[in-house]
Amino acid sequence: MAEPFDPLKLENQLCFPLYAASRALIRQYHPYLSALDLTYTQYVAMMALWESAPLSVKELCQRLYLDTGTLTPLLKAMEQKGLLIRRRSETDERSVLVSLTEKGEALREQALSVPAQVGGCVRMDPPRAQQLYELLYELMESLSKE
Amino acid sequence: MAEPFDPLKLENQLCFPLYAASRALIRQYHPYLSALDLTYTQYVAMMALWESAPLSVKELCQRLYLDTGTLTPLLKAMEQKGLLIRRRSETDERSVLVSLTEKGEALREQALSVPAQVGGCVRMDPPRAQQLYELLYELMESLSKE
DNA sequence: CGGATTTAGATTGCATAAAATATAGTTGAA
DNA sequence: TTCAACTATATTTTATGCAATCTAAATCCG
Repeated sequence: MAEPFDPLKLENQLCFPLYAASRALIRQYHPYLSALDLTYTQYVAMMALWESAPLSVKELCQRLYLDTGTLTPLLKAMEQKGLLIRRRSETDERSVLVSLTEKGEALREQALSVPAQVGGCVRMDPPRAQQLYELLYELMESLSKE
Repeated sequence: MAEPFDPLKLENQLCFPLYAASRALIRQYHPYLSALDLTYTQYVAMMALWESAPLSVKELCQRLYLDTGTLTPLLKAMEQKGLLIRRRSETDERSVLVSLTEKGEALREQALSVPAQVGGCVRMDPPRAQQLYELLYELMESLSKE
């Protein structure tokens, strides 16, 4: 009495829980990040910059898997807030270099506690979380193959 | 010589690959869905409706993990396209019931091949994909706990 | 019964995403 | 050297997400 497999059932899709889980986890960041006056995407951009500023817009796009249509307005807004500075590269005028201001650097101290605070909401075995992490990178790898 | 653990490194975040993988996978749907004149979110809404229309807006919100701010305009646009009909419930005037038109039902036939087409892009062991699927639901469960 | 509370949707405001298109700057080959 | 091809950003357009707020309908309850 096997049910006929329905390829269009929501519960048979990988994309569905992937998307839903992603939004649910990001939502957890909201209260902590709004205390820092950052949105989630801005926070991720800051993480990339804290790690290795200055970066060109292109490098930032690659690290965050985002395109300029998303990042350009985001970076402009963050520049307005005084977190970073955008300037054309002197050696290649096509390229825009993004560097942090003191204020941007300083914000890092306040952001240090965010991962632990959000981590506290994820009631999942650390090894399971680790495995999830690995499978996600595996999925991304598999998609970028061609 | 252990590196000091940096809680703000991108590669130490679960949220980061989750978000990136989600967008990357959804991007795979684009060519197949635009052939059906559907966006990804519209496609997901249609899957819920093909499975069990009619549904109230509230039920649809719950199944898709989306809120009315997202769904109301989406459903209006789909009604304009002739895929579905929205009408107030007669027994409870607060509630709006969404049902499919013949055109909406018929679209299902053309959508049947989409999962396999996208699945062909995911070069991942089926058991690993299955495990990823389970971990994602586990994560969502863990987040909704409180 | 009638006000207080709850519930289902709709609306508004802000912040992304990403495809498509445009533009300025760079570079390699004839 | 020059110009066609390429590259790095920016802009435009379309479509979400979701918090916050509002409205009308249904319920609760003293």
